[in-house]
Amino acid sequence: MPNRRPTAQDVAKHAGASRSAVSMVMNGNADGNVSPDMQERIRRAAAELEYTPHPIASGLRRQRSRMIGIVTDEAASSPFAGRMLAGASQAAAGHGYLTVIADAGGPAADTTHFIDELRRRRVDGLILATQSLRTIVVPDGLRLQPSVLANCRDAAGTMGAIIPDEVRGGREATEHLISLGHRRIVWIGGGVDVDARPARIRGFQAALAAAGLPPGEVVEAGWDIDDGFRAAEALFAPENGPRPDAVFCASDRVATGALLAARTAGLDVPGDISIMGYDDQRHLADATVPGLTTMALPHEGMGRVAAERIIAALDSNAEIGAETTLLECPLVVRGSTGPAARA
Amino acid sequence: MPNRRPTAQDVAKHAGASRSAVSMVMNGNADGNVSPDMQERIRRAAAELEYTPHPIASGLRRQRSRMIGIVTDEAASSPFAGRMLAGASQAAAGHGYLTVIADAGGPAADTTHFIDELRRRRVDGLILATQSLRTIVVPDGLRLQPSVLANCRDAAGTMGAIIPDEVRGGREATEHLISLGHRRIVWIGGGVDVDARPARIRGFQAALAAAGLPPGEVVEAGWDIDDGFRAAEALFAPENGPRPDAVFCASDRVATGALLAARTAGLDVPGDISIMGYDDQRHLADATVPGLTTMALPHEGMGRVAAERIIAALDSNAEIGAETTLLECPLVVRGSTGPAARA
DNA sequence: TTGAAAGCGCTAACAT
DNA sequence: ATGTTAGCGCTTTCAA
Repeated sequence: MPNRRPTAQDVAKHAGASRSAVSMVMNGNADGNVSPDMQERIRRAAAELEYTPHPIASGLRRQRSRMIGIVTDEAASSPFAGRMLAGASQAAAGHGYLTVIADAGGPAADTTHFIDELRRRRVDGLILATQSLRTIVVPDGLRLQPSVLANCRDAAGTMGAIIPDEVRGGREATEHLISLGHRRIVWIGGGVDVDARPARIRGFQAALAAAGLPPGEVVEAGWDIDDGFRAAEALFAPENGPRPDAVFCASDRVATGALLAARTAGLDVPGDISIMGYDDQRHLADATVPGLTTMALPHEGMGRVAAERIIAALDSNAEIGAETTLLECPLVVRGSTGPAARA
Repeated sequence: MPNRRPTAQDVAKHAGASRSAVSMVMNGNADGNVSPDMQERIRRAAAELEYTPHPIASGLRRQRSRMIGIVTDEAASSPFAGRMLAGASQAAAGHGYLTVIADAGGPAADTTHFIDELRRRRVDGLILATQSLRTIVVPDGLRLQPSVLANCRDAAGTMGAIIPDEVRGGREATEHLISLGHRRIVWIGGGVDVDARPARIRGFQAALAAAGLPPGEVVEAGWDIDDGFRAAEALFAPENGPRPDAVFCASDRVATGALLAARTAGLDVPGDISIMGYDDQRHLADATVPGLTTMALPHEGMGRVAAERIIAALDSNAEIGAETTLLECPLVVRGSTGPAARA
């Protein structure tokens, strides 16, 4: 049933060549070692038999598995996990690498065990990915072979990392709003416990300043739908003074709440007010009406770039470097933002 | 730098035994072949040298990779993908298997190529997982080694599958509502294009009938937040007659809309009305206030059971069977449902 | 230019 | 009860 596959030996016999000639041809090391017509015959024989080299055997010989391991802390609970894994998997596949995953299953779960297991399995490189952006103490095992961090940074600063450029994201989101003619933009939401918030607000204020506008108002609130609803409800109440032209929300959840508060207050979005989210959370940002304009967290990109960086190092036998790569958060324009109403 | 690891040879020398003795001890085949004290010495030597067998070498010899491949259609865009992969990864790890993933990257992308690639890599078994519940034509490659489907079923009915028991989910959700004293329960939402909807509604009506209640009203609407908002808004309007005791929503998104419609209408949830969701979509069902009571789609379970089923077949050398396993959708009680208000 | 030989590290059948 | 041997399928060095 495990239909016996042809080996290099079979191909060699079929083509009237030696096993080593087959090996060289399959690996592109044949020029200058095997005559052109022999190469051609081998290639034809391989095609005919549907021969494809046995990766385990070649891995054993080369001491390379062509596998990249990905260790995650609690991917299970994150709606974004799939995107990261898909990004890494696709990038890796493009270079003939496979991605193997190990989900540690909880925030507290120590990833060390899984890192060791993956190393035992002889992965060529390792990605340690966290669910939320933060700074971590890197387990020793990671330093023993090419590795990078995704969505987190090394407390010691000695390990390469790929993280979203939240400051730039905050700035560009604000620029989008400004370019639509909005002047009075209010920030809503985001508890103080998460690293991303201050960065986004920094970008927000920077854009405002660069446009010669006064610092933006920042309304404290949580990260969830209801937090956004409440904060926006208060903001839109006539007795609380003139309403803003636009609100920039700490997350898509907050923005969803704001969206519904606007509707409740009889405001048209984006006719009367523009609402901007952050995260591009699937099945949320694209599920509201109008859809949320938002800054996408580059999860797919983090996976892709992490894989590419490791593979580049592997394939060129170079060190991987300790730089932190900041990835742009792409602006996703849906329906919740539009031109300012007043002249 | 790839710090040379000890081999079975080293352990044998260290313990004064033969390579094969070491192999037997490490694989638990030693009893009756190696003397107890020798076994002990070998074990100690292995521990001392931190020896751990080389999986690639043993894989080559045994013609087993101890890897399970997972092919997904468009996991990237699904907020649920991570849970399935985590479930599979954890279950596999528990049996000494590794999960390798290949994301085909799109709905249309043909998974055949990825199945072949994984087979080339000699995975021992394969899981084909889809993002949304549906019936598919199984690629030939899948039939060539132990495989199961997750979240989809085989059009030909000859391949094992793990899918959520949506009928039971609909029934149990309704029973929960009935047990709280609700009598007039209305279904909201869910376009006709998705397989899950009719199943859930069937369960809904079955529970009602079993309790001796009249068939429930079904309100057409889409799957998204705004669909729920609009449908619930109409439902709660006084001019449309007495309002229901509870609404059962086709998805958490619809329920989120209903929740906000209730608030807008001045209704207390769950004091005045109970709202039930479906999916347990993270960062949504747990992000509203009150949190949504919902039926969780068993993504983690599908991953886990799929992996376990394959591994069981692999480890016992048995056929995998064509049965479809229906997985319970667990009831997740949060704050949006409560006892009926009236006596 | 070609082919033979030596392993990579392990396991399983075999002989002792 | 122990040790020896022959590969798994491949790559690479070395000799022809």
